[in-house]
Amino acid sequence: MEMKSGSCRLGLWHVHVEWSGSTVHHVRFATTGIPGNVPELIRKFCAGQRVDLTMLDCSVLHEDTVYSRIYHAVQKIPYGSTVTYGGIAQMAGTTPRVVGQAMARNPTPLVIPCHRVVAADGIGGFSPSVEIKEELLAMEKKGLRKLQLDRRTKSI
DNA sequence: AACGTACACTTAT
DNA sequence: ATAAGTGTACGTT
Repeated sequence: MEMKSGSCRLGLWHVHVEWSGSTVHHVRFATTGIPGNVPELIRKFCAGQRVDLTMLDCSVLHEDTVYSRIYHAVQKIPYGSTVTYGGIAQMAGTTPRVVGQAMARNPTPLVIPCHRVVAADGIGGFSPSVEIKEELLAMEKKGLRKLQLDRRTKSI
């Protein structure tokens, strides 16, 4: 499968994506864009739509390592909600600091939603900038509100 | 509210 | 081999 790359906007940042087929190999945030486009799901997500990025695949999920277990647990966090480092640690059978390591080295943020992992007493960290994390969480909260509104009007 | 320390895993030396 | 670093948590002071 041919390796593709491209970027899209996310607020003030550009999201660089490398992928082939439905497998995402790398996601990173940058201040400038690159030529090429990104998978449709990621484009929609960055535009604030409530899409499920767990449809996408990435290689770190297929390893038999502690990090891989951590990433699986993180992927289960639903859109719009958060879990603490300690919470993920419990699920993956490890300790909070290891979760921090795994998040810091997450090769595919967004696809593995490390922005939904927060500290017990605050938002926690995010590279290259916690502002991105704040923006993502705000965006998802908004997406949830919209969903609840839709449900109310349709009385589901 | 500040301080120590236990936690366990990875990467670098 | 071994130490250092880590996007923490929790108990104690």
